[in-house]
Amino acid sequence: MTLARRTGCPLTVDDWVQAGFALLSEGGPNALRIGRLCERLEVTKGSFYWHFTDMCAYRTALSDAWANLHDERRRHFEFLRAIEGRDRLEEMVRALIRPDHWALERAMRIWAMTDESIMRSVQQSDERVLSEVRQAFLDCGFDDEEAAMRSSVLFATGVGLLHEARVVEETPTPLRGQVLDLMLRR
Amino acid sequence: MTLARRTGCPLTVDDWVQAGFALLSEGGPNALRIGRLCERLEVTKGSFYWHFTDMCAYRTALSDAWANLHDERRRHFEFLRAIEGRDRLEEMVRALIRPDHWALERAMRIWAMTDESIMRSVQQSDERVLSEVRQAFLDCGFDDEEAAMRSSVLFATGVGLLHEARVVEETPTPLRGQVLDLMLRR
DNA sequence: ACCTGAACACCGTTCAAGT
DNA sequence: ACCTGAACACCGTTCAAGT
Repeated sequence: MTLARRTGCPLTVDDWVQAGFALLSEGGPNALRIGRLCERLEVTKGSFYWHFTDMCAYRTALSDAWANLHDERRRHFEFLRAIEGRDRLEEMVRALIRPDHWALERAMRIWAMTDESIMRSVQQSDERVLSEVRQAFLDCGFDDEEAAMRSSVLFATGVGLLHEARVVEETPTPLRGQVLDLMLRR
Repeated sequence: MTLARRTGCPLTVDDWVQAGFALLSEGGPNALRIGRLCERLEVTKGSFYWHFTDMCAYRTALSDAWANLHDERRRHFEFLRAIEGRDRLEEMVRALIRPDHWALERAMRIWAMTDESIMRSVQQSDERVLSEVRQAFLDCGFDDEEAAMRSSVLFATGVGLLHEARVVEETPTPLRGQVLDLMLRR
């Protein structure tokens, strides 16, 4: 994670966004407070309100930036189309459950549950990912209906596992394999 | 939902708890504010602080009360043991995804994600439910390992669907059937 | 025992004033 | 253009005082 720090030069919108991602990753949605952002960036609250009209506008900036991060994942998934059926799904599940920005991913999903606009942004990204997963099932030879159902279940399982997070760090590899075996059974 | 209202007589702890459940169901964790509770019960904040030492203690009272509600569900599941394999799982999934107190259930799970102590309470209830689901798979003839894996996936799917909530009201019956068919495939 | 009412700290927001 | 500093409303918390 990038450490956004004050260095004398004026702040950019991206400085505020990066600081926000850091707070979200470290402490979840409730840690995202204007006061803490200002501490981190070593400015006063007035500075925040010069860059953003209010907290709501800042949220929008954050979810836009997050959507851009997700475009990278989508491109990664498109790239995966070269890989054959099961291996491709396995790689997808790995990416779904433990992405590069795991803590941020989780914080955004938690945040979405109490914030309509964040929710919309997350759902939009999810739909793209889900359609790639469905495509993978189609390529494995399932018909439309089966592919739709199985991809929905696999995706919901991933989200469920992400939230349960009994073992926060990593879902054990054997479980990932078993889940896939089950999802691919005819 | 019970409407807790002031009637002249002194308030009980349960009055505060019921008012809290109502706020949680209507507006989620962020709607649970002392000020709103007092409006609802037509008292001032000092009254709250006579019944509870602080917000943290009130949280504990709420999650205890919620755990008691869940004991009813567990008893319902134990009662279901009389039913044979697949029908029993179907009834369980219905109860998992659309319980009597759907909005409260969802609010508690969302709340748990930003509150350690609520999280522990939810996990404790979940473990009991999960072990009943695992038992159902065992009774369907799966061995220990398979039953553990399939019950985990089915439960995670339920949680995932509960959170996605694209269609908030109800998961369509055919999907529920398809998911079960998949989970029971050998 | 049960509650009021006033006080204080904290946080989001506004805005006139500074460089 | 970019930021400070003081002000205000809102909310969690405390506590002396009331019945």
